[in-house]
This record gives sequence, structure tokens and C-alpha cells, in this order.
Amino acid sequence: MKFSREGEIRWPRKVRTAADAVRFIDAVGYCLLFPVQNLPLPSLYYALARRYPLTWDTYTEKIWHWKDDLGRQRRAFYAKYFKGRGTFISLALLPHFLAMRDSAASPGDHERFYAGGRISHDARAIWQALEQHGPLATLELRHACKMDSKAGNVRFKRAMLELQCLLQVVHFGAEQETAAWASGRFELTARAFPRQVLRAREIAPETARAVIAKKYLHWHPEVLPVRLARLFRWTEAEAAAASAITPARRGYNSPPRNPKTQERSSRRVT
DNA sequence: ATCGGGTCCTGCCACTGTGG
DNA sequence: CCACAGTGGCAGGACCCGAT
Repeated sequence: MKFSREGEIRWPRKVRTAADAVRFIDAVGYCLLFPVQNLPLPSLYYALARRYPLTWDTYTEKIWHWKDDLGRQRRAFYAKYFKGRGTFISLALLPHFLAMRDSAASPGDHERFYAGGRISHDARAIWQALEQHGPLATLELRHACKMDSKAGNVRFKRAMLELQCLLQVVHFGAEQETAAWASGRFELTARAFPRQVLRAREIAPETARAVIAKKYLHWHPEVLPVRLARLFRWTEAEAAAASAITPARRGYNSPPRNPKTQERSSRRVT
């Protein structure tokens, strides 16, 4: 397995307990569960194990449980967010992530999101089931949405990813549904983190981007707007504004770029 | 013998922009 | 106009092992 180390940070404290993990998440603001190639973000795994590559050991086992427990205990937000990979977001920054894309929803907002073309039919069904039944484990949720079959599971996974990338659904513990691996348990963000959702409604998107960028720049001061844009799915103009770097200074630490590249980078990078 | 839980990886295809 | 590179999305494989 190959992993990029570029997003990792020098965190001076040892991470041994769940409380340490929460301190780490609060300090970095947002991080990955496991390191992911081409995704320059710190990972909880590296903070704990301090080494690559990832192997299945006591460290892995520890954070495996933390991802289930921290959300349920409302000590951090955990969902598949960046590139659909396991991501922690601190409680302090969750409102900003929600505000950034107008994602501060109420439990009954599935119709509004569906009508607005923001979620698929399957995602709406999952949202509805969670609204109706409260937190459900994978198999219960699939059953409630009539996605029990193999083909149904593919639709379920895709729709769940969609909802998590929109920050509407959050990991909320785990449940031993079968004798095999434990299933995740899921809840609506609006129900699990109502205070953060309310707070998000008071934050303007550009303010949210600035706070998120400031956090990233604290640990990666040399990052260029184009990298920020790519990471957070902003336009380069939004990234430059968020990191308060003027266009004149934009190429400060980078080699000169040809005009065609600059023209391209003025559009949204995805 | 097959299934299925969650995750990451690889391979494939479609799309886009570049550059000759 | 066309070939090429880069990217993103998606599907399927591997992992493990007990239940069916």
C-alpha cells in the first residue's frame, strides 16, 4: 500500500486514549481516520501510530472503535466526507462545514433537498427512514429502505456516501448485527448535533471558508490556493479569498505558471 | 460453497483540456 | 482535428470468518 505523508502534521503530544484523540481532532479541526493517497490531510492513524504504512494492529483496532464511539458520545463528528473517506470534524468546526454548503438542515428537509435536486431518490429514502425511525444500523436501515438485495446494497452505499458528503448523515455507534464485522449505526446530523446545526445558520459561507482555510494554513502555511480549492472543492478565487492571499501574491512560492494554466484555474476545480 | 459486514485498492470508462 | 494526459466516478476484488 502506498500512502502520502504530505498532509500529516507534527503533533507534539502522544495520542493514546480517546480523550487524546478528541484533543487531536479539536486541534487540527478536521482529519482523516486513515491516511489516503493524494489527500493532504492529517490522519488519526498517523497521530497514534507515527508510522507508515498502515497495518492492522492494536493502533488500528483502537481508532476503529473511536470512529464509532466519538460520534455516539458527541465528542466529534465522523462520516465519509473528503473524497468519500472516513473523516473526523471537530465540534467547533462542524458548523462551518455545514454553513459552507448550506447544509444546515432539519430532520424533515429531505423533500426540500430532493426538490432542489441536491439529493437522489435513494438518498431521500434513507433520510426519510432515519427521520421516521431514529438511528438505525446498516441492515435495519437497508431493510427500512427496501434495499436488502445485492443490487440494493450498491444503491444503498452510493446514497449513503451522498448523504455523508453532504454532512446530513453521521456515524452514530456500531452494532453487532451479524456474527461477522460490526455494522455502523447512523443518525441524522440534525438530530445528533442540533446545536452545531443551529450555529451553522448564523455563519455566512465566505466566513465559513475563511475559518476552515485558517485552520489548514495554521498547519500547512505554504499551501497554495489551488491546492486548497482542490481539497475543499472551492473555486480558486474562493480559496484565495478564504486564505486572504491577494492574486498578486498568489504565485509567491511557486514557479511561474503559463497563461493557459491560469485561465483554467479560474474555473471551479473538482 | 457462498454471503456479508467496512475499508482501501485497482482497473476501467467517460470526460475535459492541452498541444501538436 | 486528433492524440494524449489527467481526473473523476464507479464496480469489483481482497481482507476475515462465522452463519447459512
